[in-house]
Amino acid sequence: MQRCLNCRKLKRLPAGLMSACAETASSRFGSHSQPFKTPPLEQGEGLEGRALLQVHRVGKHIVCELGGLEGERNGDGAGYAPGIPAAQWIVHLGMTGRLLVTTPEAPVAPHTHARLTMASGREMRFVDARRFGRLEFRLLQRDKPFAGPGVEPLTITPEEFVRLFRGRRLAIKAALLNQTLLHGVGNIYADESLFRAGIRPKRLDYVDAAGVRGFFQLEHGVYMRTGQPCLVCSTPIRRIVLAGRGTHFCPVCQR
DNA sequence: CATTTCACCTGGTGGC
DNA sequence: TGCCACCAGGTGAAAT
Repeated sequence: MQRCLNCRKLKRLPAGLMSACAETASSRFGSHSQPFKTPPLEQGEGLEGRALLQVHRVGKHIVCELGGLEGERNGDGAGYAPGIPAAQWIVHLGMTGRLLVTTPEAPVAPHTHARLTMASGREMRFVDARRFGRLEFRLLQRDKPFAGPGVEPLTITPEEFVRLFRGRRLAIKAALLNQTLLHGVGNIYADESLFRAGIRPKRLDYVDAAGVRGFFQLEHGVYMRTGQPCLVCSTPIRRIVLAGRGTHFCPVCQR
Protein backbone atom coordinates (compact mmCIF):
# COMPACT_ATOMS: atom_id res chain seq x y z
CA MET A 1 0.00 0.00 0.00
CA GLN A 2 1.13 3.47 -0.87
CA ARG A 3 -0.21 6.95 -0.43
CA CYS A 4 -1.72 8.42 -3.60
CA LEU A 5 -0.15 11.76 -4.40
CA ASN A 6 -3.43 13.06 -5.78
CA CYS A 7 -6.07 12.03 -3.24
CA ARG A 8 -3.64 11.36 -0.36
CA LYS A 9 -5.31 8.08 0.61
CA LEU A 10 -3.56 4.79 1.19
CA LYS A 11 -4.18 2.59 -1.84
CA ARG A 12 -2.71 -0.10 -4.01
CA LEU A 13 -1.18 1.88 -6.86
CA PRO A 14 -0.86 0.77 -10.51
CA ALA A 15 2.32 -0.83 -11.77
CA GLY A 16 4.34 0.49 -8.86
CA LEU A 17 5.58 3.21 -11.16
CA MET A 18 3.38 6.23 -10.66
CA SER A 19 2.50 7.38 -7.20
CA ALA A 20 -1.14 8.15 -7.89
CA CYS A 21 -4.20 5.94 -8.00
CA ALA A 22 -5.98 5.38 -11.32
CA GLU A 23 -9.32 6.87 -10.33
CA THR A 24 -8.14 10.23 -9.09
CA ALA A 25 -5.64 10.50 -11.87
CA SER A 26 -8.35 10.01 -14.49
CA SER A 27 -11.12 11.87 -12.71
CA ARG A 28 -8.87 14.84 -12.13
CA PHE A 29 -7.26 14.54 -15.53
CA GLY A 30 -6.70 18.02 -16.88
CA SER A 31 -6.77 19.65 -13.49
CA HIS A 32 -3.91 21.94 -12.55
CA SER A 33 -3.29 20.22 -9.31
CA GLN A 34 -2.02 16.89 -10.51
CA PRO A 35 1.16 16.10 -12.40
CA PHE A 36 -0.12 13.44 -14.79
CA LYS A 37 -1.19 14.85 -18.12
CA THR A 38 -1.37 11.24 -19.28
CA PRO A 39 -3.06 8.96 -16.71
CA PRO A 40 -0.41 7.22 -14.58
CA LEU A 41 -1.36 3.69 -15.56
CA GLU A 42 -1.14 4.41 -19.29
CA GLN A 43 2.08 6.29 -18.69
CA GLY A 44 3.72 3.51 -16.76
CA GLU A 45 2.70 0.86 -19.27
CA GLY A 46 3.77 3.05 -22.18
CA LEU A 47 7.23 3.67 -20.79
CA GLU A 48 7.96 0.08 -19.89
CA GLY A 49 10.74 -1.59 -21.87
CA ARG A 50 11.67 1.36 -24.03
CA ALA A 51 15.19 2.62 -24.58
CA LEU A 52 15.94 6.24 -23.73
CA LEU A 53 17.55 7.45 -26.96
CA GLN A 54 17.93 11.18 -26.54
CA VAL A 55 16.90 14.09 -24.34
CA HIS A 56 16.29 17.58 -25.66
CA ARG A 57 14.41 20.77 -24.87
CA VAL A 58 11.34 22.28 -26.50
CA GLY A 59 10.31 25.55 -24.88
CA LYS A 60 9.99 24.83 -21.17
CA HIS A 61 9.55 21.11 -21.80
CA ILE A 62 12.10 18.31 -21.53
CA VAL A 63 11.52 15.78 -24.30
CA CYS A 64 12.79 12.22 -23.88
CA GLU A 65 12.88 10.29 -27.17
CA LEU A 66 12.04 6.64 -26.59
CA GLY A 67 12.78 3.64 -28.78
CA GLY A 68 10.31 1.09 -30.13
CA LEU A 69 9.48 -2.34 -28.73
CA GLU A 70 10.22 -5.62 -30.49
CA GLY A 71 7.31 -6.43 -32.81
CA GLU A 72 5.81 -2.95 -32.52
CA ARG A 73 4.56 -1.53 -35.83
CA ASN A 74 3.49 1.91 -37.01
CA GLY A 75 0.35 2.74 -39.04
CA ASP A 76 1.96 1.70 -42.32
CA GLY A 77 2.93 -1.68 -40.93
CA ALA A 78 6.60 -0.80 -40.81
CA GLY A 79 8.42 -2.17 -37.80
CA TYR A 80 9.87 -0.24 -34.90
CA ALA A 81 13.01 -1.30 -33.12
CA PRO A 82 14.69 -0.32 -29.86
CA GLY A 83 16.90 2.19 -31.68
CA ILE A 84 14.10 3.84 -33.68
CA PRO A 85 12.12 6.68 -32.02
CA ALA A 86 8.62 5.40 -31.33
CA ALA A 87 7.41 7.34 -28.32
CA GLN A 88 8.14 10.42 -26.24
CA TRP A 89 8.07 11.23 -22.54
CA ILE A 90 7.42 14.93 -21.99
CA VAL A 91 8.45 16.49 -18.68
CA HIS A 92 7.58 20.01 -17.57
CA LEU A 93 9.26 20.98 -14.31
CA GLY A 94 6.81 23.75 -13.50
CA MET A 95 8.32 25.79 -10.67
CA THR A 96 9.79 23.22 -8.35
CA GLY A 97 9.96 20.00 -10.38
CA ARG A 98 13.18 17.94 -10.46
CA LEU A 99 14.30 14.78 -12.20
CA LEU A 100 16.62 12.76 -9.98
CA VAL A 101 18.61 9.60 -10.61
CA THR A 102 19.04 7.54 -7.45
CA THR A 103 19.62 4.04 -6.22
CA PRO A 104 16.40 2.12 -5.49
CA GLU A 105 17.30 2.12 -1.81
CA ALA A 106 17.60 5.89 -1.56
CA PRO A 107 14.97 7.42 0.73
CA VAL A 108 11.95 8.59 -1.23
CA ALA A 109 11.69 12.34 -0.85
CA PRO A 110 8.35 13.94 -0.05
CA HIS A 111 6.40 14.93 -3.16
CA THR A 112 7.85 12.14 -5.28
CA HIS A 113 5.24 11.58 -8.01
CA ALA A 114 6.95 9.03 -10.26
CA ARG A 115 9.65 6.38 -9.89
CA LEU A 116 11.04 4.74 -13.03
CA THR A 117 13.28 1.72 -12.74
CA MET A 118 16.10 1.91 -15.28
CA ALA A 119 17.82 -1.05 -16.91
CA SER A 120 20.95 -0.12 -14.97
CA GLY A 121 19.05 -0.80 -11.75
CA ARG A 122 18.96 2.83 -10.78
CA GLU A 123 15.78 4.85 -10.46
CA MET A 124 14.71 8.04 -12.14
CA ARG A 125 12.38 10.00 -9.89
CA PHE A 126 10.18 12.99 -10.51
CA VAL A 127 9.86 15.19 -7.44
CA ASP A 128 7.72 18.31 -7.40
CA ALA A 129 6.56 19.96 -4.18
CA ARG A 130 4.30 22.57 -5.73
CA ARG A 131 2.83 20.23 -8.33
CA PHE A 132 2.98 22.68 -11.21
CA GLY A 133 5.03 20.17 -13.20
CA ARG A 134 3.53 17.77 -15.77
CA LEU A 135 4.33 14.36 -17.15
CA GLU A 136 3.00 13.20 -20.50
CA PHE A 137 3.51 10.08 -22.62
CA ARG A 138 3.15 10.13 -26.41
CA LEU A 139 3.04 7.19 -28.79
CA LEU A 140 4.25 8.38 -32.18
CA GLN A 141 1.97 6.03 -34.09
CA ARG A 142 -0.95 7.78 -32.35
CA ASP A 143 0.24 11.28 -31.40
CA LYS A 144 2.16 13.97 -33.21
CA PRO A 145 5.73 14.54 -32.05
CA PHE A 146 5.74 17.20 -29.35
CA ALA A 147 6.40 20.60 -30.91
CA GLY A 148 5.62 22.92 -28.01
CA PRO A 149 2.87 25.52 -27.82
CA GLY A 150 4.73 28.31 -29.65
CA VAL A 151 7.96 29.09 -31.46
CA GLU A 152 11.53 28.89 -30.20
CA PRO A 153 12.95 32.17 -28.87
CA LEU A 154 16.57 31.16 -29.61
CA THR A 155 16.06 30.44 -33.31
CA ILE A 156 13.22 32.76 -34.30
CA THR A 157 14.15 35.23 -37.06
CA PRO A 158 13.58 38.96 -36.58
CA GLU A 159 10.94 38.85 -39.31
CA GLU A 160 9.04 36.03 -37.58
CA PHE A 161 9.33 37.89 -34.29
CA VAL A 162 7.76 41.00 -35.81
CA ARG A 163 4.98 38.99 -37.41
CA LEU A 164 4.24 37.30 -34.09
CA PHE A 165 3.86 40.43 -31.97
CA ARG A 166 2.79 43.23 -34.32
CA GLY A 167 -0.73 44.56 -33.94
CA ARG A 168 -1.49 43.05 -30.54
CA ARG A 169 -3.36 45.12 -27.98
CA LEU A 170 -1.73 43.92 -24.81
CA ALA A 171 1.28 44.79 -22.69
CA ILE A 172 4.56 43.56 -24.21
CA LYS A 173 5.30 41.60 -21.04
CA ALA A 174 1.95 39.79 -21.15
CA ALA A 175 2.71 38.89 -24.78
CA LEU A 176 6.18 37.59 -23.85
CA LEU A 177 4.65 35.35 -21.18
CA ASN A 178 2.13 33.88 -23.63
CA GLN A 179 3.60 30.47 -24.43
CA THR A 180 1.42 29.99 -27.52
CA LEU A 181 3.33 32.84 -29.17
CA LEU A 182 6.95 32.53 -28.04
CA HIS A 183 7.52 29.58 -25.73
CA GLY A 184 10.18 29.19 -23.07
CA VAL A 185 10.21 32.71 -21.62
CA GLY A 186 9.02 32.92 -18.01
CA ASN A 187 8.59 35.78 -15.58
CA ILE A 188 12.26 36.33 -14.76
CA TYR A 189 13.54 36.31 -18.35
CA ALA A 190 10.65 38.54 -19.40
CA ASP A 191 11.62 41.20 -16.83
CA GLU A 192 15.33 40.91 -17.58
CA SER A 193 14.85 40.99 -21.36
CA LEU A 194 12.71 44.11 -21.20
CA PHE A 195 15.29 45.81 -18.97
CA ARG A 196 18.13 45.03 -21.35
CA ALA A 197 16.08 46.27 -24.26
CA GLY A 198 15.07 49.41 -22.39
CA ILE A 199 11.35 48.73 -22.80
CA ARG A 200 8.58 49.39 -20.26
CA PRO A 201 6.69 46.17 -19.47
CA LYS A 202 3.37 47.95 -20.06
CA ARG A 203 4.26 49.17 -23.55
CA LEU A 204 1.86 47.97 -26.23
CA ASP A 205 2.90 46.39 -29.52
CA TYR A 206 6.59 47.18 -29.26
CA VAL A 207 8.70 45.72 -32.03
CA ASP A 208 12.31 46.62 -32.65
CA ALA A 209 14.50 43.76 -33.73
CA ALA A 210 17.66 45.83 -33.22
CA GLY A 211 16.67 47.25 -29.86
CA VAL A 212 18.90 45.17 -27.63
CA ARG A 213 21.30 47.33 -25.63
CA GLY A 214 23.00 44.49 -23.77
CA PHE A 215 23.53 45.84 -20.28
CA PHE A 216 24.47 42.84 -18.19
CA GLN A 217 25.39 39.23 -18.61
CA LEU A 218 25.45 37.61 -15.21
CA GLU A 219 23.36 39.24 -12.52
CA HIS A 220 19.74 40.20 -12.49
CA GLY A 221 19.33 43.81 -13.51
CA VAL A 222 15.81 44.30 -12.23
CA TYR A 223 14.21 41.05 -11.14
CA MET A 224 13.56 41.06 -7.37
CA ARG A 225 15.54 44.31 -7.04
CA THR A 226 12.58 46.48 -6.00
CA GLY A 227 13.81 49.74 -4.44
CA GLN A 228 17.46 49.00 -5.16
CA PRO A 229 19.34 51.36 -7.49
CA CYS A 230 19.27 50.64 -11.21
CA LEU A 231 22.67 49.24 -12.24
CA VAL A 232 22.77 51.80 -15.07
CA CYS A 233 21.31 55.04 -13.71
CA SER A 234 20.82 54.39 -9.95
CA THR A 235 17.10 55.16 -10.07
CA PRO A 236 15.22 52.85 -7.66
CA ILE A 237 13.79 49.79 -9.41
CA ARG A 238 9.99 49.76 -9.40
CA ARG A 239 7.66 46.82 -8.90
CA ILE A 240 4.13 46.51 -10.29
CA VAL A 241 1.80 43.57 -10.88
CA LEU A 242 1.22 42.82 -14.56
CA ALA A 243 -0.51 39.77 -15.98
CA GLY A 244 -0.78 38.57 -12.38
CA ARG A 245 2.98 38.49 -11.94
CA GLY A 246 5.51 40.56 -10.05
CA THR A 247 7.06 42.87 -12.66
CA HIS A 248 10.26 44.83 -12.13
CA PHE A 249 11.64 47.71 -14.19
CA CYS A 250 13.71 50.89 -14.19
CA PRO A 251 11.40 53.87 -14.76
CA VAL A 252 14.22 55.83 -16.41
CA CYS A 253 16.01 53.26 -18.58
CA GLN A 254 12.81 51.58 -19.78
CA ARG A 255 10.42 53.72 -21.78
C1' DC B 1 -11.83 35.66 -31.33
C1' DA B 2 -8.41 38.39 -28.06
C1' DT B 3 -7.34 39.62 -23.65
C1' DT B 4 -7.56 39.55 -18.50
C1' DT B 5 -8.10 37.45 -14.14
C1' DC B 6 -7.76 33.94 -11.00
C1' DA B 7 -7.22 29.27 -8.75
C1' DC B 8 -4.18 25.77 -8.15
C1' DC B 9 -0.04 24.30 -4.81
C1' DT B 10 3.59 24.35 -0.96
C1' DG B 11 7.65 26.22 1.37
C1' DG B 12 9.65 30.19 3.05
C1' DT B 13 9.38 34.63 5.25
C1' DG B 14 8.07 38.40 8.17
C1' DG B 15 5.00 40.45 11.55
C1' DC B 16 2.89 40.09 15.93
C1' DT C 1 7.87 30.09 20.26
C1' DG C 2 3.99 29.70 17.36
C1' DC C 3 0.56 31.20 14.40
C1' DC C 4 -1.02 33.33 10.33
C1' DA C 5 -1.10 36.18 6.23
C1' DC C 6 1.29 36.67 2.29
C1' DC C 7 4.37 35.83 -1.61
C1' DA C 8 6.69 33.24 -5.36
C1' DG C 9 5.14 31.67 -10.63
C1' DG C 10 3.46 28.12 -15.00
C1' DT C 11 -0.69 26.91 -16.66
C1' DG C 12 -5.31 26.81 -18.30
C1' DA C 13 -10.21 27.52 -17.09
C1' DA C 14 -13.35 31.12 -16.58
C1' DA C 15 -14.61 35.78 -17.09
C1' DT C 16 -14.68 39.94 -19.76
